[in-house]
Amino acid sequence: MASPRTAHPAPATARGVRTRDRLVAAARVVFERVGYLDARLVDISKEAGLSTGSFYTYFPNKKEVFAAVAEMTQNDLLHPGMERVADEGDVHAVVEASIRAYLHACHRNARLLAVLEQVAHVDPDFRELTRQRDEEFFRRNARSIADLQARGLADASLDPMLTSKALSAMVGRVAYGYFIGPVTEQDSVTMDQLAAGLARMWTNALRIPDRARGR
Amino acid sequence: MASPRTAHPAPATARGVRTRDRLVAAARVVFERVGYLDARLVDISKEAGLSTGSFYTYFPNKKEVFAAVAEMTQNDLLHPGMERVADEGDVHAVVEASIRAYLHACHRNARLLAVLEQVAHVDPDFRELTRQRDEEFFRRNARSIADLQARGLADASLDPMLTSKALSAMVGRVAYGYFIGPVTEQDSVTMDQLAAGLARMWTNALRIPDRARGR
Amino acid sequence: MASPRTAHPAPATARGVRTRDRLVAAARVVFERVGYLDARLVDISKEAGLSTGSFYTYFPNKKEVFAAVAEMTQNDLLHPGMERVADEGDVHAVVEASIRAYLHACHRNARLLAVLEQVAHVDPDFRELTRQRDEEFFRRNARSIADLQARGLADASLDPMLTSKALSAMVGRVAYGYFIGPVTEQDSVTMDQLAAGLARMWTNALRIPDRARGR
Amino acid sequence: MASPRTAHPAPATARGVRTRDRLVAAARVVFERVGYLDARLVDISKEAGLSTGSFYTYFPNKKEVFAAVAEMTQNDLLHPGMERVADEGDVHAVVEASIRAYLHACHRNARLLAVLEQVAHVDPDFRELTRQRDEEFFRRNARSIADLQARGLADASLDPMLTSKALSAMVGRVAYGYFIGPVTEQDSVTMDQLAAGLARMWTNALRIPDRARGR
DNA sequence: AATGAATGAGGGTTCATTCAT
DNA sequence: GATGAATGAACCCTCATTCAT
Repeated sequence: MASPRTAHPAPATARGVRTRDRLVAAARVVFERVGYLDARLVDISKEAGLSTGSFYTYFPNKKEVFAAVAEMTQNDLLHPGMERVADEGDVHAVVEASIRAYLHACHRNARLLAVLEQVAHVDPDFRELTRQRDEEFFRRNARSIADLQARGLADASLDPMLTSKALSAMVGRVAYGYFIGPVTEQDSVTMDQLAAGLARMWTNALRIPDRARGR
Repeated sequence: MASPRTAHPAPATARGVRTRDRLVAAARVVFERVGYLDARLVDISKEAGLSTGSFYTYFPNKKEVFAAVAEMTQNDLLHPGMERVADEGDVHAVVEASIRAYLHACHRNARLLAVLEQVAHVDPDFRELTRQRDEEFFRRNARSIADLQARGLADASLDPMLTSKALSAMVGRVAYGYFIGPVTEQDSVTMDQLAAGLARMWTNALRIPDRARGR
Repeated sequence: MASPRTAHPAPATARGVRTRDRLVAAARVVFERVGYLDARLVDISKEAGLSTGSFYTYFPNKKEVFAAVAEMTQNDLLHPGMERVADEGDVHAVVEASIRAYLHACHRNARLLAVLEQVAHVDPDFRELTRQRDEEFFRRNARSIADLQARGLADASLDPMLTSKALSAMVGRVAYGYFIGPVTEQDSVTMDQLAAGLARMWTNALRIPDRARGR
Repeated sequence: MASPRTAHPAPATARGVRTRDRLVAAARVVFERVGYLDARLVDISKEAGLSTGSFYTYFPNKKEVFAAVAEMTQNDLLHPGMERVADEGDVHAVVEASIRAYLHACHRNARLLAVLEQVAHVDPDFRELTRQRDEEFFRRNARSIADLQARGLADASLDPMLTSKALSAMVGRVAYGYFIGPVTEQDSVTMDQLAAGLARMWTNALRIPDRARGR
């Protein structure tokens, strides 16, 4: 990007830091309320109890505040804080637990994820950002698939990376449909049932043998 | 929608029909070039070799032209024209063929599908439109899954609708990633390899027995 | 006015005359429906069952059709067709009868009069037109006031022209308020009561003696 | 009215107040010069020495500035500041004085009143506004007529409200004709002569006896 | 640091009028 | 004569960004 007319260094004073935080919080509120495109800087500033001009003390433009807001969410998604699983050897249980953790993270960040999705379809830079997040998931899951194959627990004929992409996408999209898309039947299925169903498809797809499924 | 000040009847003359077609074609070109949001009506008119005002003879606004453009694509996706399969009893072959057909349709409409996705994330009406298209896929696939279960060929413990959603989403997203997302590795895998991989995961997930897989 | 690019002679054929009449009638309908400013030539043409272009065969622009429509009304107002009065010597009765006739004419043309008023406040040429109509009333009434003064029946200290203007305006405005302005109490008073009241004020103002009032 | 996307609060700073005032003044100038319909917001802004956008800092649209401008005038008309009358018991003198005051107010605001009239014939909301002003006059005068009747000084057979409407309209219209309509003979009669004539007709119409006329 | 007024480019839309068929 | 498509000037309004205080 071109060098900005005004630099935007981290705030020097403690008060400055607090003000900046207020702006980020306000931005999140506004973005969740009206989406990225319809969010006006005036609204964000007002929500933060600041004037228009002050916004520019902390951020050069809308994009940058959004980046700040988005980062919070990205982290929560990538490290959702999974519960412990009793038997580490029970592949199915592990898969289900991590899917469940992911679903919960989506649920927590539903509104903002919707906005992120919008932004990704509007601004190439953010498209790249989400792509990287996805990539991270793909790599991670590909690694564990390859691992299972190595241990003779998964269909060796599957390409790990393609499989990872497909299954990750599957979980991601279903989650999106349930928590973020238009509210429809989402209540007819509990999050646990969802996790169970997805986990079963995941392990089926990999042809995980029943003996490694805690049966 | 409120009734517009100016009606927009179908063109009365052959010339009118031609012009309208030119406009739709021009719109498609512009949308594919710069996306929905950045497309200006002036650009579309100019691309069609018309003046600004002429646009309004045929469409009340950007949304409506886009709807006209989108419809063409939607139809192609829903009825991609699948090749014949030698053995109708070979479930895997059937699945693979229809996935391949879908992938080809995506490939044909790649640029526009990307725009559709953008629009769906920006305008609720189009969100609804894409939702309906997805729904159609879900229903269709759920029916065939239930059918396979009834014939004892698919894991009976799977919920047909959830499974359909998950697998449809899987195929849809992977296709999107390959043809529409940022151009990356998409050439390292051929469309046929992709179809093969996805089909395998699909049948694996349903636990289709090998005897119904033409092996 | 500048010489028009296309002349607009009276239609040559009988069919032409009929078409022109249809246009005028349609214009009246549209003007009464939406007023002058909001009337679009397309609407008028359509209402007449013609195409936009055809309009210009008969009128050079909106103003001219309106002039044609307005003329009809102007005549009705100026020559409302008054009933016979039993005793020509009863000044009050004569005044009341002509006021009543005027009120009826207003009532008949209410919608269009409202539009005329609008137009008079928007286009100087039509302002002049209404002014001339008013002037005609003023002169006419001034003459009859002067006549009454000459016969010793009216307050001789009144200036005939000023008095005429004032009283004519009085009747005109009250009529406007009752028939054309926003519909309010207009039903609580019958047109005859209105005529009676106005006539009384008119003769009072002129100090017509009771002996010339049929008492 | 629907809540606007942008609020328009009273200016927060002294400078803001000054600018707003400048804008109102400029609007008045432009409205008086070209009328309501032909006034373009750009003109108003430019007249105020501001850019287009600045207009919207203070008003959401043309209508609202006009409302601001109109209010000033309305007040002046309703409270024209009447001179003292020597003998309060001299009904004629009182009537004449208040008519004179009204005429002066009209004279002061002539150009703008013409525009107000135009606007009232174009926008229902302003029609209502002027209607309310008229109503106020009607009520006020009706009260004083009823009062005179109660004191045996006015023709008891007259309906106070109808009479008030008629006489108020008479004065209003004559004033309009002299100061606001097309400039014609308005100089041949002085404002005082006009007031005298109208007052005489007013008291004549009510049949105020000579003894209550200071004779 | 904060404020809020000022800027102005940019896009959508309307509709009287013209013109080729 | 009739048709209806084509034109394009004209105006409104938004809002990210700058700037004087």
